Amino acid sequence: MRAMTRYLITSALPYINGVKHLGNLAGSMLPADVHARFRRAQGHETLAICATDEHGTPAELAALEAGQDVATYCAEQHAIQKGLGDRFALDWDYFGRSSSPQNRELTQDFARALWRNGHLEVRATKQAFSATDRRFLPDRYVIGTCPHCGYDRARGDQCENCTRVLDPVDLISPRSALSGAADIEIRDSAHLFLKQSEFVPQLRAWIESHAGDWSGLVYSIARKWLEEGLQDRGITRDLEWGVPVPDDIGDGQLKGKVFYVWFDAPIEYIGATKEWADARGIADWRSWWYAAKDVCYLEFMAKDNVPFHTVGFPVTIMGLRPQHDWKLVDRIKGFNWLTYYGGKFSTSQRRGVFMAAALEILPADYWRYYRIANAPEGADTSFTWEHFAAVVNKDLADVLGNFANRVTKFCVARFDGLVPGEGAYEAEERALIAELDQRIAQYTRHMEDIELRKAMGELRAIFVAGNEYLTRAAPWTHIKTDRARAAAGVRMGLNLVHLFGHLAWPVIPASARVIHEAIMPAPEIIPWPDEAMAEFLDDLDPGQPIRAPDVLFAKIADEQIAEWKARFGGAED
RNA sequence: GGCAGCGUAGCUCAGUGGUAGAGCAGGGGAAUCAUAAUCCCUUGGUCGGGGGUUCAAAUCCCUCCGCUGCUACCA
Repeated sequence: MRAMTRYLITSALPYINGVKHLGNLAGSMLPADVHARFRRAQGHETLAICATDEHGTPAELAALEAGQDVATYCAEQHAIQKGLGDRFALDWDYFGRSSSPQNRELTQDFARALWRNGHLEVRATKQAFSATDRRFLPDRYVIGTCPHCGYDRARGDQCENCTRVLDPVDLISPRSALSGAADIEIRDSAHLFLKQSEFVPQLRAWIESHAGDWSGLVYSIARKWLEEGLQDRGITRDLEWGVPVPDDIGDGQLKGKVFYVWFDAPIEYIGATKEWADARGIADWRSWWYAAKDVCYLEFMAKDNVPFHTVGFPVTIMGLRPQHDWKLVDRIKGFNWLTYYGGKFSTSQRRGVFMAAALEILPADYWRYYRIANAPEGADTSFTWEHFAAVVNKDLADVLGNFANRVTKFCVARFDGLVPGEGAYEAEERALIAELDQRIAQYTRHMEDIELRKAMGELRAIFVAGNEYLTRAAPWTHIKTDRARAAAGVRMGLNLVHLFGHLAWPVIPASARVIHEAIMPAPEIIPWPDEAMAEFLDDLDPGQPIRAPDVLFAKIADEQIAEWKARFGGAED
């Protein structure tokens, strides 16, 4: 067998501070899972990695609010997010933690190597310190009066009123956003900077080499950062919770500081791979990342993460060369925002639908299909209950579910639930086979290209082709006069149900399994059909028993929509 | 302010130079196996406004308007 490409797939790390909403799911975790399942179904060796991003100020504050120490808080939240991922059938090979010992070691090693290569520099900075809160405050946690427009609740990084970029030092009467205390001191603090500016030429060459294979969104964001002049970035912070800066970097000036979350979080993609290997006793994890010429590495993320994955992390990797050959990303799939009735999903305001609540309402596959079929690929996309219900009812319940139902029930009623062997495929069947060969090739291409909306459009068209065929074949009519002809139609119908189970598996794995098992037991990974349809659709053995599954997708009623809108808030704005 | 994305049928969106498209919703019909589910036909748009280039513009250029986001210490 020829050496196949291996697929390394990462999704942007969900932050630790609470249950994620549908936007987080739609923008990275879910599409990554669908693609990983697709590649596995094709028989490719695939490694899907995700983790919780646990460091940074918001984690410390969330723990404080929860009355827990930050380690306990993170451990708890990690378990919650892992559980929700499992229930959404996000089948990562490993769901790690950026606070793991593996990531700590890698992050420190990477930093040491960057330091040795002269890409890091210690610089004196001024940081806001709140005596009352007894901690350094990130810029945005210092609020005060904007020196430009006089807005009295301007944040230290930017004034929301006049949109000017600020420095906490600029604020008039600064105070802590946490306690409101005005005892803010500006203290000197040495920090480590990554000299990104030195990497502009090679970064530009690398980014431009991907002009053809990154989406316009990702490419233009990456270019923008280059064009605006890449600045060196501080990669350490004055916090308790994080990866400590090793003593051998910076001559002891960085004692007690930790790395900035955006330095260690991407490294956790590698760290989680090591966690996976350690947990499973796998020896060669490095071959996925190091000198990995046979690996195609894909990253999934929403647009806010793009700069860190097209600039920050690549500079880190480049800075380790030539001594080390860690893998740079090959392909980045970026998504726009999912909005809730046109407004922002908001964790703090509890606006929108969150993963745990979504599962209380409906099974994961409903959400998975809807979110992939309406992925925010080209533009921000609005979630509405009305649209969700319309799509689920039509595509899943009517077009797919009802098809499986009508075929299997008719077989049970008229052919004793056994695949009928009489009759032969004729012109009608040959036309269907030709159409499906084409459509499946197209569907496969869209999945390979990660054009999710187009892929789902094609998948739906395949389901529709089944319904169209059945109408033309009309076994319920022929059964009265020509049993053999009816039998051929039912046999084709059952083969189509079997096919649909295969094609739908990456998107709606649980339902696809039920569909598949109506016809025959399903393997763990339901393989992508790679044979010609003439063979695949003539595969079932005559006489083989099938069964009619229960209703696959219950329809969403208007009363439910009303109830959910009331519960979650809806079109009030 | 700067930058980016978006603006196409009632809704959600394809379409990046060659006679405006899909799905849903709406209208008409067929069928009765099925979750009243399916299938066929069909109504519907001065492609955000204005100007320009071109034999030809939704598509390229200029300008204006609107929405959303980013702007490097939230992640």
